[in-house]
Amino acid sequence: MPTALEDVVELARRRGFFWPAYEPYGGAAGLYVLGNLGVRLSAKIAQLWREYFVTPFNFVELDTPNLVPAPVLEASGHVSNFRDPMAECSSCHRKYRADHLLADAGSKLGEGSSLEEMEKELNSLKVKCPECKASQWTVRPFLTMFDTKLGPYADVTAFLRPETAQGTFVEFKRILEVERERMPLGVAQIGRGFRNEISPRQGIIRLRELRMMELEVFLDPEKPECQYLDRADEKTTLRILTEKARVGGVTEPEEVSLKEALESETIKLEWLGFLMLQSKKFMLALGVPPPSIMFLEKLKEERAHYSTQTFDLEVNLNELGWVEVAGLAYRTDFDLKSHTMKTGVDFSVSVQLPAPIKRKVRRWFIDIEKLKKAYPVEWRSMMKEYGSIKEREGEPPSSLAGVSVEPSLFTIKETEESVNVRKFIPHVVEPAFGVERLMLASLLYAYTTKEDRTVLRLPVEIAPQDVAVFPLISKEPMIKTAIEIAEELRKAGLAVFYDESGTIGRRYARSDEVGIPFAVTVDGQTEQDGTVTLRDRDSWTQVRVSRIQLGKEILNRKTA
RNA sequence: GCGACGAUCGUCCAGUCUGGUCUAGGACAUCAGCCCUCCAAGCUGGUAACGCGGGUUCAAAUCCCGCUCGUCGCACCA
Repeated sequence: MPTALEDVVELARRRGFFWPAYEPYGGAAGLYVLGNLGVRLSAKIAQLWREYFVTPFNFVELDTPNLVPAPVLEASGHVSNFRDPMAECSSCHRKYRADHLLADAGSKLGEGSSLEEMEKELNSLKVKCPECKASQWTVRPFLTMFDTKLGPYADVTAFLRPETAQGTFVEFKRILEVERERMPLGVAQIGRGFRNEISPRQGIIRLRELRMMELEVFLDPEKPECQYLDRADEKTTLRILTEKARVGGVTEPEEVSLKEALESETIKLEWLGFLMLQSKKFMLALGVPPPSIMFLEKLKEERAHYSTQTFDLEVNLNELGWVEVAGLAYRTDFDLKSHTMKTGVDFSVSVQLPAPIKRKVRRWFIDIEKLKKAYPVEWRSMMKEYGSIKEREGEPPSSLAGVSVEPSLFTIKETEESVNVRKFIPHVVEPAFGVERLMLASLLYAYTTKEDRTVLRLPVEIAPQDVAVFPLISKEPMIKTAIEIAEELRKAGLAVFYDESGTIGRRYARSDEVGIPFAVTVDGQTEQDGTVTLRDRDSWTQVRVSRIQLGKEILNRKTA
């Protein structure tokens, strides 16, 4: 008895949603192809995602390169954090996680230690290779990002991006300018991410190249309130398994309203909570039922290096268990700060204060003429150091370039200055979805059988095709009329599936199987009165509709 | 990457132990045609597979070795 998952995977291949890539060459783990229906489904899911995360808030979209020069990902911490220490046995060349070998050997060194330290420790403790019992090791990093070179010069390293977010962060300044410094500002990116997974598994669940939908919401940390909170109805609750509960051994999530979760500080930021609620609504729209949705708070050691609070959005996929379909992370100002440190580019935002703040400032200046007289030889090198001092508030320095300086060589000026702006580095909240996992989830929850036939009850908004058109029997003039109607509906902007092979029952079965919500059949009566039957995928009930009204009627039902 | 198990038409299964009769068989799906006035009906015909590489042998789907891919556990993550 095949499971629903197996049926869906088989259906996906047979009808062209997705299948493993490069099969003629024996396949390549972690790489998948989207066929025609898969392309349509993923496009519909992306469109629906926009309706939940982008358009209602007037957020913007961005598309940055997949290739990222190394320094960008060095700054973001990915180069040092997206790697595992790999110990290789010098005699049999088998590879292990170095920190795991050390832990087994009782060493104090662990994940935080340097590669050199770990290699030394492994060799000095004479840790034996679990396979061949040799004890000579080399420790190398295993980078879970794909690296490559830009152009012909070996020193210009680049990576395929592990997430779209860094592209967004790096471009933040320009986007901010284009958007005239609106805050909060959401910047969405739908694109591919690449991860050299040690072991890609479970079909489309763990991929080496995946489609991501990420939103970065930039906020003023002093105004972290979410102005859309009133849109959050209290009926939609969140099922949360908190870090505290998990540490305490609890395995069942708690069901709370967003308001309660924020009041109890279970969720540390309004925006994070609001996006969690949007995420839940998005999952409901994809056809996942409420009991199969929960948020799992990540433990400190599970969180990515950039995050202070993270919830995984998990969906129960039966035989696959709870599968993470999104990560919602409060990244604070980690990323923008990191890029500022690396580049010196100021990623801060200025906001005008309601009233300027006046303050008295004491600044010191050196008297050059006096200095020249006092130090006829050394004054040049002293001035060089003086010129490099940016802050001239407070007390003047007692020495310059190693030469002590009399306070009398400085003049003090007192001025009143007014500060008109407040500068801050925005904080970032990020929901990040994996498209392939969403496709699988929606297919699994849409999968039903009716009278031994498969019916994919995909929500109308994400069904890859809108309407099927058939002649009742494959004979003229029904074929001709059906083809005409198919053309008319295509012109009306609908995705039409036309089929005349087999018998009518078989054709309905074929269209049910890929979730086409409506089927139009041309029969004998069509010739006489210009009406056709319009059949509903889920109820199999039919009504007669005039051919002229057809396009309108289907569009009406779609939006109903 | 490690360990365990596995790999035959699109799918499921037969054949492998005991090498030859396998030019690899069946069912379902698919394609062409016939039939067909509402839910995978029937008939005829077709397409379609021994994962890859090497070895043993007169002879390999079948025995041996390596690799690849898959499933599951460990680890990693959307």
